Amino acid sequence: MSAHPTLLEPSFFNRDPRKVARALLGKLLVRKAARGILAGRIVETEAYLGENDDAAHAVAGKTARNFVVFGPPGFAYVYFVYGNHYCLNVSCLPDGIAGCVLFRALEPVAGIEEMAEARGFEIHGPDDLRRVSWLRQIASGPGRLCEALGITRERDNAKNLASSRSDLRIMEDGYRVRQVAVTPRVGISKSAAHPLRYLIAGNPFVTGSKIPSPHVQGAGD
DNA sequence: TTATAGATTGCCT
DNA sequence: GGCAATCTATAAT
Repeated sequence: MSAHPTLLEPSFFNRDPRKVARALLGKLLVRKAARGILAGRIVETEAYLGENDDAAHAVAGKTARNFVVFGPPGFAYVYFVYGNHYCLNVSCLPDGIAGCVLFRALEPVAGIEEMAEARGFEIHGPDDLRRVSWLRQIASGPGRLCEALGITRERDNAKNLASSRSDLRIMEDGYRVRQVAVTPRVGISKSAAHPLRYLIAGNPFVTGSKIPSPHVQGAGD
C-alpha cells in the first residue's frame, strides 16, 4: 500500500495554488528531528492567490515578512499571528509570482508521542494513542501543527521543502485520497466567499469542533 | 454542546 | 494604533 516515501519535485509547486492545495492532500509533512522522525498526513489546506487575492498577505506587495511568497516554488513561508501562533505555507508559482498554500491540519503519522509532548499534552496511557478524539488535538489547526512539529519563523522560514538537505520536507508515499471537499477559507474577512479550502472528505483530523461522520451522504438531519 | 472573549506579538497604515 | 490566515478557557444552554 504505502510505498517508501519520496520527496516531491520542486515542479510540483510550480503551478496555481489551487492545484497545489488540492494535490497536497494525502501527502506527508515530515520533520527530521534529532530524536527521530515527526510526520503528519496533510488533510486540510487553503490556497492563497497572488496580489489579486484580498485575503492573501501578498496583496500588500512584497515585504520583509512575506517575500518568500514571491520567490521560487516549494519554499516555506512561516508567519506569526495573533501574538501566539505560527502558520506554515508553501510558496507556489515561478519566482516573481506570488502564491502559496496554507497547511491547516495534519493526521499524526509518526513521532506521535513527541508531537503530543511538543503541544504540552500528557500521555496518560497507551489508549490515548488510539483515541481519535485525543489524536486530533495534536495537529488539527494551522497553529497546532506548527507547534507539534516545532515550526517557527526563526527556524524554518524560507526553507526549501522540496530538498533532501532540509529537515522539513513534503513527501509522497502513494496514499490515495478518495474524495476532496471544498469550502470557503477560515478566519478571514476579505474575499471570504471563495471556495479555496480543501479537505479530505470524511477525514476526522480536519479542523472543526465536530468529527465528521464517515458517511457524507444523506444530509437529511 | 455551542458561543464568546482574552491572550499577546509584530506587521502595516 | 489597529488588527491579524488562532487557540483556549470559561460561560451559557
